[in-house]
Amino acid sequence: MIAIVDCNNFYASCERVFNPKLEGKPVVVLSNNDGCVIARSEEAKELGIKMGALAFEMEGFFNQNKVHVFSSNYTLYGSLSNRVIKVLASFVDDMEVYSIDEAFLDLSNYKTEEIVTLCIQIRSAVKNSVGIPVTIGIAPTKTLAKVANRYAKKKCREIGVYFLDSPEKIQTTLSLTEIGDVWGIGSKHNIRLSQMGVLTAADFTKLSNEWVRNHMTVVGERMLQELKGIPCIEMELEAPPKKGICSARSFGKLLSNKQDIAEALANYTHTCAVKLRLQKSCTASISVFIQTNPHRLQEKQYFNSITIPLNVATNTSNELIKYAMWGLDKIYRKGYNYKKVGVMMTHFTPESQIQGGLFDKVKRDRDNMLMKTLDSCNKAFGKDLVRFARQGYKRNWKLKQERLSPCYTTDIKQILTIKI
DNA sequence: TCTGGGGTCCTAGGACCC
DNA sequence: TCTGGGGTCCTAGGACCC
Repeated sequence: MIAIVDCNNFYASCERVFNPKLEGKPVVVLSNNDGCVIARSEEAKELGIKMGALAFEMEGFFNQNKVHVFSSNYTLYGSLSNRVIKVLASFVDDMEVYSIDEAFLDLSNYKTEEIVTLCIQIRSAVKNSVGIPVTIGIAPTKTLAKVANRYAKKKCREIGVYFLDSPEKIQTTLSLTEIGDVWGIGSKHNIRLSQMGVLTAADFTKLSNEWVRNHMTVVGERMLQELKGIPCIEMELEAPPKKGICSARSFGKLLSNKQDIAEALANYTHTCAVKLRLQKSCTASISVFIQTNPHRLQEKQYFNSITIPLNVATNTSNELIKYAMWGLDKIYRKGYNYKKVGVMMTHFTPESQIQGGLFDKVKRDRDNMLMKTLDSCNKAFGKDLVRFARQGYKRNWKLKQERLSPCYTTDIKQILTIKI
C-alpha cells in the first residue's frame, strides 16, 4: 500500500506555527511581489477567497474580514518542510518526497490492519513535533492514494486519514470524485471529458484503453490503470538530478536601467550555479530572457531571449555570470519598462565527465577551487557572505514583500522571543 | 508507373504538477 | 501601483546518418 501525506494549506499553516494567535482566524499567503493569493487557511476559504485572487482588489475585503495576510516566506516554508520530512522518515524505510508539502510513503512492510493506526500516529507526530496539520490518503496506487487524500480532506477532517482498503470502497469514492480533481487531469482534459459526459473518476474508468491512449497519450493510460488499482507510477526514492535549472523573478517595480537588470540577472545566475554545483552537474547551455509587463497593454511590449551554447560545460558562477551578461547585452533594448529577467540552464553533464576544449583558456582548476571556498564560506556564515561584484548592492530589483513574517527557524536574529 | 528503409537525436509545443 | 515560480513528461516533426 501507498500513503500520500499532504500538509493542509501548507503555507498558511506555516505562518501559524510560531504565531498561534492566528489559530482559527482566516490567513492568506500572497505570491511573490504580493501579487495574488496562493494559499488560504480553511477560514479564508470559507470567506470565499479564491486561489489567485488579486491582492490589490481584495485589500478592502481583507480589512473588513480581519484576514491575516502574509508575503510568501519560502525560507520558513522550506525549513518547516524539512522538519516534516524528518518525522515521516522516522516511520518508514522508503518514501518519495514529492513536493514541498507532500510525500508518498511505502507501507508494504505493514499489515493492512495496522495501517490506519500507524497513519493516525504519523499524523499526530507531525502535528506535535512540527506543528503542521496533515492529511493522509492510503490506497494500492499513487493515483488512488491521491483520491483518498482528497476525500479525507473533504469528509474525514477530524481523523484526517482515509484508507481505500476494498474494491467497493474504491468504487464508491471514485464515483464521488469529480474528474477534474483527479491527479493528472488538468483544465484542458477536464473540459474535454466533461463535455463527453465523463464527470467523475468512476466514469473515466469506464473508457476504453484505446480512446484514452489516443486522446491523452500514455500518461492518460497510466492514470486509467492506476485508478483501476494497477500500479504504473513507480516510487522515486531518490530525487533524480534536475535536467534544467531556472531562476526568474518579476521585479518589485518596473525597471528600465540596464545596470539594475544586470544586477538582478547576476544574482539569479549565481543562484542557478549554486544549485548546479550542489547536484554536481555542469551546464553546456545558458539562456537569458527579458520581458516587459504583458498585462500592461497600454505600454509598448518587448520580449526577447538568447541561448548561448558553451564550448566547455561549466558550473562556476563567475564564468556563467560572464555569459549571462553577454547575453543580456545582446537582447537589452533601451526605452522599455522591464518587468522580469531570467536565466535558464539546460544540457547538463556530471561534473566528473567534462569534455575539455582544445582552445580553452579558462583556468578551470583555479575557478573550481574558488567555488569550493566560496560555497563553504556561504554555507558556514550565511548565503550572501561572499558575493561577486556583478551581484551589486543596490537591489533595485528586489521583491515587494510588505508583509513578510520572520524567518523563525533559519536566522538567529529573527528567532521567537518569549516573555516569562 | 515511379520516389529506400530504418534508425537516432534534437527541438518546440502542449499538458500537467505543486 | 497591482496578475508567481520552477519543474516534469510526452509527442510530432525535422535533420541527419548509413
